[in-house]
Amino acid sequence: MKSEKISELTTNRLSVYLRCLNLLAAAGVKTISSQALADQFNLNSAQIRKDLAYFGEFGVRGVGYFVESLREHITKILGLDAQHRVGIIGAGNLGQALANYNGFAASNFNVVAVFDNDREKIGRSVGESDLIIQDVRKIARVVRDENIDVAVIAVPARVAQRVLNQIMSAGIKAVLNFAPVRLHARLGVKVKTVDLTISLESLSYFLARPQITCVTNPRGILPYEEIAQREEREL
Amino acid sequence: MKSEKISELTTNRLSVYLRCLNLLAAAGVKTISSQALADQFNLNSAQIRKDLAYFGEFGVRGVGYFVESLREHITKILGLDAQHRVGIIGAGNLGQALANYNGFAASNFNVVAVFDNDREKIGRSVGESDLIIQDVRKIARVVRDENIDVAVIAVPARVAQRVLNQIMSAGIKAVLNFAPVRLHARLGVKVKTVDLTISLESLSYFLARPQITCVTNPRGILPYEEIAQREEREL
DNA sequence: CTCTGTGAAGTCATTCACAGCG
DNA sequence: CGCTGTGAATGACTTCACAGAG
Repeated sequence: MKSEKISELTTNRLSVYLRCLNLLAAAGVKTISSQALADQFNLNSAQIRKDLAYFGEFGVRGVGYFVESLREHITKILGLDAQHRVGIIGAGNLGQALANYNGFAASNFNVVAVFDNDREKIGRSVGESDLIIQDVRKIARVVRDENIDVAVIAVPARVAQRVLNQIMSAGIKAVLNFAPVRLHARLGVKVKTVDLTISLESLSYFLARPQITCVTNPRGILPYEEIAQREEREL
Repeated sequence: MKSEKISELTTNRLSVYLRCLNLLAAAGVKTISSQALADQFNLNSAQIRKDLAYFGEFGVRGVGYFVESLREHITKILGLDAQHRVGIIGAGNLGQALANYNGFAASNFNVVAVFDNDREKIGRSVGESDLIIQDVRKIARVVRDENIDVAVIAVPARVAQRVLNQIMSAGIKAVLNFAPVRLHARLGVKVKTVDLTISLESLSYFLARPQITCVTNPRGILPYEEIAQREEREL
């Protein structure tokens, strides 16, 4: 156990490990070695041991890690034992989709408010949920009354910085930003940007290159694992 | 100009530069130095010069870069001069929101098809658009007929790998995945995953330890800067 | 003997610093 | 001069490899 600064790459991997451990626990698996865990996501086992060692000595030599116990440790490390209350700013397509997104709840995040500045939208409910779209000018009060600690920015790029400023004034310290701009945050405020434009353009770059990968794969088809091609009904 | 392998970190930054250059061009700015560009996103100017130098010598010593010319170069490098045709698999909240998302068009991506396996949804249109939700079993034919070259996976995690397998069989080489799982792709297929769970849990980690707020982000996201706190009305 | 925890080595990315062109 | 392009230096992250615990 050390008290260095932890890289975000490490904490991101902890999320991945946790997800896997939850599945293993549900499947009744009791212990798992770093090697077995690493095989699940083609990672190096030393990486996993190092990531975990930043936070304590959770393993047992000769055995591995106890699934249930490690699961609890990582949950606590990531702060997922506490509830988080989320406010979404921007009730456009994306904002409303996120308000109904189930993935939040799985990590103990509850969407408790949705805001917009469009008079047409204010007062309406979000999809089939019982969330009512509120006036964005009331953010500060709602943040206080509802104990919101996480904000999601789902507004057009040109107004995202202004929205962030308001959110920061309201005392919010953690922000998930979907607007494709680099936002300037005050110290002590964490902004995590999900930039779909960059992701798309990265795919475009890939498509624009003649595939070097085929050189290593002369026979054309060589999957990492056998691909079942049966018709699939379920989505 | 070299012909090394280019890191994805570099191409991601090219997207950022391009966005900025588009704004500069619209504002009538003719030239810009790497330093001035770097200031826009608190990056190091040498980084920008290096990123660009991988692809050619675009600058003029003593002057900087010509905005319009550099804009065209990067557009071409990223393959954004060619149209891309996108199919979205999964017409849930997220899939439908993405189908209506304007950000695609800005990068020359056109959403031309949306698929689902739910009989209730098939045949209906997506929001107010003229896209009709199609049966997921027809993916292969639609991909061919519509010349789709990019797929978006917006289905639950447990079926994402099966969907990817179908997509790959249909010959698609570039995939944007929103399901929170690590997918196994065949060689020559690029999968870019946007994992909201990881982003959220990373915020949770941050909130769980206010004392480490000053930790610098490893791979260059934003530092501090004074923030205007004026009340803002507009969203 | 197995598997963790960890220093040391290796790999990759960013920043420095300066020669040299316009 | 000012600013690019780039080798050399630094820093960050990953992997190796092994001592030592169980």
